[in-house]
Amino acid sequence: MEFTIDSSNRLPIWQQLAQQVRESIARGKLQPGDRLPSVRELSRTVVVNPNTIAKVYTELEREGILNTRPGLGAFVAQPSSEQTHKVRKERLQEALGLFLTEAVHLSFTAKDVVEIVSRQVKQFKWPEKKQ
Amino acid sequence: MEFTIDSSNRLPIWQQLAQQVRESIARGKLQPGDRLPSVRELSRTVVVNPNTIAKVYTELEREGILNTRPGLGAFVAQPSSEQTHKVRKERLQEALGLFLTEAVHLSFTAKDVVEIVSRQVKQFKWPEKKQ
Amino acid sequence: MEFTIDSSNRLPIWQQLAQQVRESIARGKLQPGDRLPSVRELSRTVVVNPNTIAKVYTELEREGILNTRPGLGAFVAQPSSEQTHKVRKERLQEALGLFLTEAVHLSFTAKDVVEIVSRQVKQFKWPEKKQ
Amino acid sequence: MEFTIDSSNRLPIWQQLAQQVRESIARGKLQPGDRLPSVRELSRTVVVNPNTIAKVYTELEREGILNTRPGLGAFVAQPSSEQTHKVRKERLQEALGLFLTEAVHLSFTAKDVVEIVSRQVKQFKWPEKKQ
DNA sequence: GTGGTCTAGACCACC
DNA sequence: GTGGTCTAGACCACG
Repeated sequence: MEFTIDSSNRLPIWQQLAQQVRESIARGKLQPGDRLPSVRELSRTVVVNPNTIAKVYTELEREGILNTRPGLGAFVAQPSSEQTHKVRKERLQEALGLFLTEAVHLSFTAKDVVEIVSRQVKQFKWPEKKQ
Repeated sequence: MEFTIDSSNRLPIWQQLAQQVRESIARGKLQPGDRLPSVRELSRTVVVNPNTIAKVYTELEREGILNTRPGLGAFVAQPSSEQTHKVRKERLQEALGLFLTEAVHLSFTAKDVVEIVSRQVKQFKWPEKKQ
Repeated sequence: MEFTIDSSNRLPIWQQLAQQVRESIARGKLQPGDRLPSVRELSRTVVVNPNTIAKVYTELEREGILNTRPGLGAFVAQPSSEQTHKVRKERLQEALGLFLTEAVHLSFTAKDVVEIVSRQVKQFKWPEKKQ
Repeated sequence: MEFTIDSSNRLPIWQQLAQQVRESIARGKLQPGDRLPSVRELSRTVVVNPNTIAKVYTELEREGILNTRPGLGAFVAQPSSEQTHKVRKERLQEALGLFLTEAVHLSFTAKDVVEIVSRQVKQFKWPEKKQ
């Protein structure tokens, strides 16, 4: 796993890193049970204070995406969704609104978008039907 | 146009409002040439500091989405994309990555997502082909 | 609201304070919309580093119990439960297991416990039926 | 007795195991005089460092819940409550506060809670009246 | 004024 | 070794 921080990005470092972990998991590059680099190790490689990395892992653990254990490290958790269908649907709609708004303002056409979505979807690791 | 602020949303108020304007334009609810409420008017209706509204308009003008003419108000600009194809593609990919990552973590399936995208796409106002 | 920290308690300061906020809300001493003391103010009154207080508020916001906004402060959120019935039931069972185990080891009788629960329940502020 | 550790649980392993012993005794699955698995045996079955198991037994002996006899093993102690009524009452109140706070935030109603407590109470093994 | 981010550095609990 | 807590202090964004 390679993590990078873009200092020109307005997003805080810890959120940039958290998003990279989320996306790596969603793409299947990180699998459930995989161990992430230790706080100290990652803090050295991306040249960031260890506390900042700890914040990333703390946040992801609260999201249920990681399990961390003192003495062992941080591990990708088994996927699960504890939220109600209603909430999940709302969140998806909101995220989709963001994406499509961006697409329109970038002057893509509906056809472009559906096409690129259909293609990119295959790059992600989706849950089994009856999880 | 109705603008609302969600106090449970972590996004700053000015970013929430800016996104609502962007999305309204993308959905065709606001058309090029339409006039937006004045800073003072909008600051009263959504009960927000006028400086915050001013910041919204400034940001959207910077993005080329609005034109503000002193004394007249703020107007929706003609759509245009000054950016290169490469930059536009990158931005879209990034936005799509965000969306699909969220979808995976919300435990939706690829089929769900393609379906919902295909449906929602129709709610937006896309540019003509050879603009 | 009075907050206290017990330095002989093994629980970290931030968790002690978080639990006091949760319980104050559950007992109706803090109502939705109420403003909590500012980070700096509370850090002075309980004589703790401001970062530690910030951690308390961050955690409670992630639990959906507080809304915090730079420039305004931290506020008690509207109650809501985004979790599925299954998860909520599991969490309740687990918490109940802890309580009853403690009660047995403290040599209370079943009758004592049911009685004290029935009495104490009235001290809390429960959601309306059809929330 | 089966002991399990939940890696998604934030509690340290030794506390998870200690709680399972406490609860097994409170439910009557372990009776006074029963012998617990040896440190080495248990450390193999739950795949945990022997030091961790030793810590569990040490803690439970400190609480007066187990008696460990070197060379023989660890045994469930006779129930006893050396504490004053006042202290016991306080501890129970505190544990109950935790439970009811959790229940409120999980959006259960007072009726739900009293009902579930009345039902679950029967699953535990309570002391005789005038012990 | 408010909360949020980040650094630096100390100390502790876990395994 | 691992992550977690807490302090001290600087700087930024929000409203």
